[in-house]
Amino acid sequence: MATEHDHGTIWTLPAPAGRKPRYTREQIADAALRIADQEGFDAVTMKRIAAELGAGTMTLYYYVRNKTDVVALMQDAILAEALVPGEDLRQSWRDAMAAIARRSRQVLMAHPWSLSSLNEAQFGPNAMRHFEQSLAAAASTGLAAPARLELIAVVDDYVAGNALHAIEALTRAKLAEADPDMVAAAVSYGIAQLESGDFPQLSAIYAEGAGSEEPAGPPMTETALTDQFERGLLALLDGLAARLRLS
Amino acid sequence: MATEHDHGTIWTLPAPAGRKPRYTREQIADAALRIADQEGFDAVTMKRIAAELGAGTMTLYYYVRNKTDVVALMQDAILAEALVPGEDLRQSWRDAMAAIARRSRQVLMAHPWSLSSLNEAQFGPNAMRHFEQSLAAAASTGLAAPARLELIAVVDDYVAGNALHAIEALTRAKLAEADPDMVAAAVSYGIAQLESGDFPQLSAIYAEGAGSEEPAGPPMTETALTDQFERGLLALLDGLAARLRLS
DNA sequence: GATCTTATTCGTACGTGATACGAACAGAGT
DNA sequence: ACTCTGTTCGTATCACGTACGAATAAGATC
Repeated sequence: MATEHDHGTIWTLPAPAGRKPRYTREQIADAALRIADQEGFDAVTMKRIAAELGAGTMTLYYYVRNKTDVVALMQDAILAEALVPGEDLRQSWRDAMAAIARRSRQVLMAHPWSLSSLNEAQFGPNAMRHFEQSLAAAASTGLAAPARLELIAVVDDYVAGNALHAIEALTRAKLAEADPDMVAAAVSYGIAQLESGDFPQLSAIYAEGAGSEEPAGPPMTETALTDQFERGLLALLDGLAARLRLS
Repeated sequence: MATEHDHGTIWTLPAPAGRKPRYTREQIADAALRIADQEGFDAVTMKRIAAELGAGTMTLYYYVRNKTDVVALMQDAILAEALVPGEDLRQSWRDAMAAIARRSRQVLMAHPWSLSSLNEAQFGPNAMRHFEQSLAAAASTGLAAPARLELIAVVDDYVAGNALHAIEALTRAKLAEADPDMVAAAVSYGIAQLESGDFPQLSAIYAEGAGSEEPAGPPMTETALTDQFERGLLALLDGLAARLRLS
């Protein structure tokens, strides 16, 4: 009874194109994207988006059914950025997939909210293009379809997980430099825990790092994280190539 | 001016333990966890948690500073479930890390909200224990500390990403069986896109799958996803072992 | 045991967000 | 000029997080 016109995704619903709409879904998505990038995802509110467009809040509901539709639009807009230039796909499957992986990660990290706001992400047009590119990259493996899909999925898993963790790390680092007291508190708490004796491994690492200047933790700079990603990616591709008997 | 008592994480703030508090942070976390698992993360509201405990809404704020504290408590409670029995750590580094990875994934998937709700996740006591276990697993590699950390991080990336995607897939599958119309709409939309000719790879896959009974998409059952995870994990470990010159 | 202190509980109020509803407005076809 | 209905948006409702301060009661002091 509640949700009758609630069917499907925005992609299946025709956008208003009749007489003379003042806006388009693209404009809405762009406005939302702009706000998210500049002021954070939480700042993306229907009112704020409307204001950005110079429209009344409720006007947006003529173009979308609800806010999750807007988010879907945003997600898909991002995926457009994740597309690689066609030349990259004509390399070996390994280089092509690596190129896609690198670019995807870049885009994800450029929009930190993208991964944390993925309520059942819709499969929009740019998602299809992105997927098509991955298939093209994997085409030269000569693998059967299921294996090809699996290859893509596994690499995607790694990319998403790495982006997620990298975003977390960088966010934390940013917060930390804004509020040094917090770091101090966290560190002293950690040390106190270590002294319980329940963390021999951690204690060893901490003691080891005490000599050098490094803060004895995982790397926190963007380049360090990217280098780590790169090494992991290559290792993963190695392993997959071997298991799938690829050259 | 705004946030002066806002320092640090809950872990650094002492829990009320003076005269006779009627509740504990653990009870609050448990109640919240129960609600999240049964009714979804969105159902976890301060009022709802309080009701679950038979307390007034604002009572919670005596134990916690804000809702993100509650979420941090929930995250840490989950990590307790992710700890593996000690025996698992005394195997080869490969088996030990695989055991941790498998268990972590299980737990993440058992609480689908955990990954989508990670505003800068706090590093609580169980996070430390979890990390300690990973370090113990990686200890027998004989690698230097940085390499050990990287090994753990890369595997964790894959685990998180896979769990994320698996959760998405299963959620979508669940929604789909509840509303078959949506699937039909999505499929017809997809086919229409294919006919534009812009998706040769996808079209090929679709045509190939048209003969068999499979819906020509990525696997959607939990066991299929778990099997895929397993194969990817082994491949990743292969690749890492080779790159790090481990046996 | 009566009284006091303050730890602990919680009712009320405010600000914000999503969005249902329906009125106001305007462009196109007659 | 008039009508039809596509398009815009003001108002109202409900849910949420939480600031503030009042109400309550546990334990210390006498």
